[in-house]
Amino acid sequence: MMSPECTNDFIEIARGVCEKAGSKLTETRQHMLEVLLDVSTPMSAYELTDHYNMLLACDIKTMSVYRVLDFLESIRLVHRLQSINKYIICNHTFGACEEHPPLFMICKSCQHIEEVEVDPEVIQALTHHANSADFSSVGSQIELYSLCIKCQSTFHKNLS
Amino acid sequence: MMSPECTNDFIEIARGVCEKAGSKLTETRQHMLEVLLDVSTPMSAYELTDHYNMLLACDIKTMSVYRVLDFLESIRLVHRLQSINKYIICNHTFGACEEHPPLFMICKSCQHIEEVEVDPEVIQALTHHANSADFSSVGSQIELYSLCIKCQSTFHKNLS
DNA sequence: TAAATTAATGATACATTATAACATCACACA
DNA sequence: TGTGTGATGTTATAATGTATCATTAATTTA
Repeated sequence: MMSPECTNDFIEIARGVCEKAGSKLTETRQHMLEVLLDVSTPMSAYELTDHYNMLLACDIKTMSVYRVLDFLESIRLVHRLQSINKYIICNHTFGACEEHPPLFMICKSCQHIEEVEVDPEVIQALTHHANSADFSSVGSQIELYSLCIKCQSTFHKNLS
Repeated sequence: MMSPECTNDFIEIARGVCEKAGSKLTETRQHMLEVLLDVSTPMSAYELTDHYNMLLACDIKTMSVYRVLDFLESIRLVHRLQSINKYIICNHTFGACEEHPPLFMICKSCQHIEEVEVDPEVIQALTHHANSADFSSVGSQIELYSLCIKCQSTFHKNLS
């Protein structure tokens, strides 16, 4: 959840990103960003549909949601977490993601997410690995699918 | 695709892994391994269902396929590629995966997969990042979702 | 050996996620 | 003023994943 002023700042930055990409921040797209700013956890396209309709008292269809999310992802205003098929807003909207890919830690049990800044040397080493397999880069983001400490200890408890 | 002798060796090793885990390599499970050995690319549960039924001239349901795959994954005989929801047989069936997580490079365009051996120091660095975000480990495998060189160059061609 | 317990599988239905296809709208611009 | 293009609306359907309950097979235990 973001304060109204920050939301406005964000929207204006987003508008700039859109225009720089030769597109526009349409009403639907802006609303989707506001919805994404309003929620704290990653959400599926269907969950976002519900939230969008709840917040804006309308009846957007998932088809449109997918389209808007695809667009916002293409200009890097949102991240799509590939491992769990959910979306979150990019909290590096000031361009940082373009320089180095973010690392997302994803808990496979409770789906808690942490975004982590990665040591450039690690990126470099991974890029090297990627190159050795005939891939040009590590990709736009790195996702590690694991267990958060909380779930890890629950898991151990259940075993004993 | 694997030669018949290698397949037999593999199955015997797999049987051992099952029994070590306190379970059995049932007929269905063995057949699924044979199907996985027969195909070269990662496949979805539904594709595997079709292949299974084709190869064995039967009518297994996806529900059963999911169950068998879940089991085989739990004892680390198959990998589930989280990014694309597909399955491949573990080609480290001699226990290597338990020591260090494998890295899968996945092409987001053609879905070509390469498995890469990761420098232990990189794992260590990533584990450190994970820990700093209150995650206990990097997880059982690392997936990088990117573009292979071939698709990358096609992509560039299409832009110009 | 018979009954009871448990692991594995079969079968059906359903929930969730994603895309195809076509119609419409709105704006830019020749 | 028409015409092309990008964005959205609408409906249908494909693809993927899970819940539930019934059945079978093997193992244990009385």
